[in-house]
Amino acid sequence: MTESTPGRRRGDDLERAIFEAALAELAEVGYANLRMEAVAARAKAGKASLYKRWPDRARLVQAAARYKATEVEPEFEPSGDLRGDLRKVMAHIAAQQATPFGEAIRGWIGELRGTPSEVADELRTRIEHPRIRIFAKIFEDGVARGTVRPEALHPRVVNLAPALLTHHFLTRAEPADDAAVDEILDLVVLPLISTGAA
Amino acid sequence: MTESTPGRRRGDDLERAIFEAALAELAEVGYANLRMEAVAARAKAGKASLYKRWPDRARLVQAAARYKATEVEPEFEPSGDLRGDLRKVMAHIAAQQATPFGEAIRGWIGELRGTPSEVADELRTRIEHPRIRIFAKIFEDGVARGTVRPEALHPRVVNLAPALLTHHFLTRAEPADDAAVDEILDLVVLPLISTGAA
DNA sequence: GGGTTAGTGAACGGCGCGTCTCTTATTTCA
DNA sequence: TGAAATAAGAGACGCGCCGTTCACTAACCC
Repeated sequence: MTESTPGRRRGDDLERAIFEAALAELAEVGYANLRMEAVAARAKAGKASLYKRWPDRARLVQAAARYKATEVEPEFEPSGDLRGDLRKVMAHIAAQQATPFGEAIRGWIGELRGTPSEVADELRTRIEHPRIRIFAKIFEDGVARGTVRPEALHPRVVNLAPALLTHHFLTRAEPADDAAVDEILDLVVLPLISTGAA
Repeated sequence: MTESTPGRRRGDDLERAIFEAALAELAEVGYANLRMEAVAARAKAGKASLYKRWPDRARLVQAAARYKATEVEPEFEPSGDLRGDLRKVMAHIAAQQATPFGEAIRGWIGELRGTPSEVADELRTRIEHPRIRIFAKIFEDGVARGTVRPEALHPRVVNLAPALLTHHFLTRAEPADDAAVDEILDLVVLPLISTGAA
């Protein structure tokens, strides 16, 4: 029974357990109602073990989100079907917003005031970058095929779809559903980026 | 000295005082650090007077934001200069985000989880509607002049600029500056909506 | 002016914060 | 292998704020 009796965990082992507990709590009660004591209890850890690692709730949640993000980020290879590819990636982002990860972002937004802008930038970049990379790949593929205008490669445009998805999620209680994704795609993103070539 | 000795205020008088206090606190410490006791003290009111009117911090702040919004919303008449008009209205929105109003929105976002979607919709609509009305007016004017594509009148497109401004504000520590507004305008909004006619 | 309504101020129990202490498990190294 | 060092678990502590309650009083309404 080496499995069921972990004894007393330390270091990274313990850290992972705390992250999982935090994410589970996040899913259950949301960021606004997240209690350090609840996370500690769920992880069967002492509060001191939490505060030894992170100064406050915000940092713990950020760390937990980062930990989860490294597991989740997918590799994506454009298939040549521009609309299909975009739809797939957008649906993936929307789905992710329904997880504790989305709840972590909501919390991050709420506490953003007063955060030194370098810290905020660092974190935002960390979220945006992998997405931008994927969309950029799809756009570049489209440019090569002549279906996407080269001007669409500007970061502001590349980041447009994720920005609208995030806005949708933050602004409502739930992530965008398929219909919303289609609207964003057909009324905004595609008309803006495509050349008009079929 | 009828001014300096208000005596004991009641009803709407008191309510306004509480709103002003809440907005001032919001500006000073932000939503995350807003304390009901601080608002009460600042308004020289009893806590009970607050809880008699609103069940919690979130509702108080929503009410305060609504109160302020009725003062602030401008009438706007399109001048015929499409880019100039959009720029002006966008700058206005950005400026508004730097006020307690923006801080209220940040707080609203943070607590959105679990809110019944009708309530969330009602509030969101209340914010979006006046904006949509203004942008729709500008767009319609453009359509009439042949500078804007009729498809741009879809709500999703009309709401695009405000959505991106909100996203910018929520996602960073500050509202969009002039450069950011120009980028949004020249790389996203105008290319999407304009006919290509000068 | 007497009764009603509404606001003040203070006190209260409760909860979660962040710190600290005491005990115990795990690791390190003599 | 045994002792010292390190890190974790459990929980008590004081504090600040929550949301409620109560006794008192000012404002308003005939």
